[in-house]
Amino acid sequence: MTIRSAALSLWASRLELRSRLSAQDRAIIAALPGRVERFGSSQDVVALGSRTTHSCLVAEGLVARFGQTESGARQFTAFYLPGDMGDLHSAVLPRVTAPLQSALHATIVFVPHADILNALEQSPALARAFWRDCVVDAQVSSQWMLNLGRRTAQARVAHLLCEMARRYQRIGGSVTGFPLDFTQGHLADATGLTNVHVNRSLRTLRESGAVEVRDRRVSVLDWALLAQLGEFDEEYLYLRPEERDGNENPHPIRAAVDAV
Amino acid sequence: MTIRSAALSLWASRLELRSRLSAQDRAIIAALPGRVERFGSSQDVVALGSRTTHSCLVAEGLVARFGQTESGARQFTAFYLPGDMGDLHSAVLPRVTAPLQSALHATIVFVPHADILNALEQSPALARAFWRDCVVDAQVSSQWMLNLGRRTAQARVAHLLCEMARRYQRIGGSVTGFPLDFTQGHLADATGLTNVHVNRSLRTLRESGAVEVRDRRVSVLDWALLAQLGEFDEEYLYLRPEERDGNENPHPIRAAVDAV
DNA sequence: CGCCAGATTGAGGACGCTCAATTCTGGTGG
DNA sequence: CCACCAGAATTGAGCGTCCTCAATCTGGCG
Repeated sequence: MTIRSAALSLWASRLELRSRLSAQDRAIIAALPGRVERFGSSQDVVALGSRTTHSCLVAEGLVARFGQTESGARQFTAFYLPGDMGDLHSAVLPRVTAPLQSALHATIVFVPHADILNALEQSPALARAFWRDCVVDAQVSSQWMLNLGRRTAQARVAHLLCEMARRYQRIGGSVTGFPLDFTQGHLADATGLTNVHVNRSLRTLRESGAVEVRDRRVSVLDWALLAQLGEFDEEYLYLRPEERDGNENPHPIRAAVDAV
Repeated sequence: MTIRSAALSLWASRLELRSRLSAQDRAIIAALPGRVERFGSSQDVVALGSRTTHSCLVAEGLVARFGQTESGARQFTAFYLPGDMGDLHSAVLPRVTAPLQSALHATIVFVPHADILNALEQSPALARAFWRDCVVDAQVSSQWMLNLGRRTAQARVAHLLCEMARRYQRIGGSVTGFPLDFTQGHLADATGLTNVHVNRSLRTLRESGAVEVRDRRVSVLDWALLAQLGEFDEEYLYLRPEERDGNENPHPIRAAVDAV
């Protein structure tokens, strides 16, 4: 199993959380070509201002999207784990408004837009699945905004850790322990805090017995407590496959009411 | 011209900023059915937890998407002006993760998902345009996150005002003066501040001679200054139609380099 | 005229920031 | 094996932005 096919397979499983794919759809995805590239610490994966011709699928490590103020302060706007297609949207809107950077290390599969566009022309179901994939990312963004604008430092950190826990769980991790391939500084840039204050928030969380972060790993000691401190409700992550067909089968009562 | 067709026309012109539409595509959009409904102050347009069967197109007024903490604090995550389809994405992902509410007043055209889905099945170009529309909203979200996480109160307010100015300009407003159909409290919930502090930030902005907000209207006195104070770079809004075909015509040099 | 929502202003407090020093860790070369 | 180093984590002290609470003012409306 090559790195490329492993990453594509992870991504396909992500798509299948929200869309039913035929065997042929899966075959199309598995056949997507891609150039593999490795990145070290804080390297540009997709630079600002460029116009891309490839979308980047994370195979290993962690990639972050970010924006920067004029004074240089950085704000992460999304994290991409293995199996996430960081800028699938660039296939339809190739101008780069927000750059992508590796955290500590990452392996990326660059998939040509031409092949992605070709895939969605072959299969309307895939086109739908791709769109949905972008929509889910947007809903995650909404939660991040709530986090940034209206939660205390401790809650922000706790919420982000909960999100990462669930997302790592999907790709084979455990909720009680998962890798955290970035520094407290990265955590700060994701939560709109400073590294110093993230450190203090983590200490508070540790002392409350909810979670422990050491050696690039997160150990969740009390999931219920952590989720409560972070006000975490995972609905927005759409990780429950049983609901993926809601669209094709609207709620009968609701539909009846609407028909009036 | 009915309210419905006026709103659909505004929306079509928004789509055409980023996608080339055929006469037939435009006809499909113009023919979309929709139930018109009026909303007063702070009313639910789309409630949390529901499963929608319609997407809502703003015809008049202002609609906001938001999230809430357990303590009840509210954070707006997007504003929708006339001509914006607030939850186009719900056509492919109908579960409501973040509710929509009118600000002071709004008129909405509810377009059935069935008709939207039918439209995109008839025209791949429309499918592409719809997807792009969602992607642009996501890029706006990125900027809001940067605003929330890393800018001072004054800059946050200035940035938001700049964004609103440009977006109103697109639909027939003037950059130097446009309506602001919401209170300082709404502005606070969009910038992650309190109404008190928004008031003070607005005062500072007024005293600096950049902008004045009175009687539900914004008067921009010095656009360059306001844009500078808000670190506003409008690239992310994708308001320049001349770039809409970038995807079909990738930059030749870049493409050549990539082919290696 | 009273009422109400919103805007405005004041005073005090707290959360998170800045600056800076120290410790810890893993990796590297002598 | 140890010294050394850079990056990261940790802790302390002081400060500032923004919040909280509260009062006053304004304009629209019944």
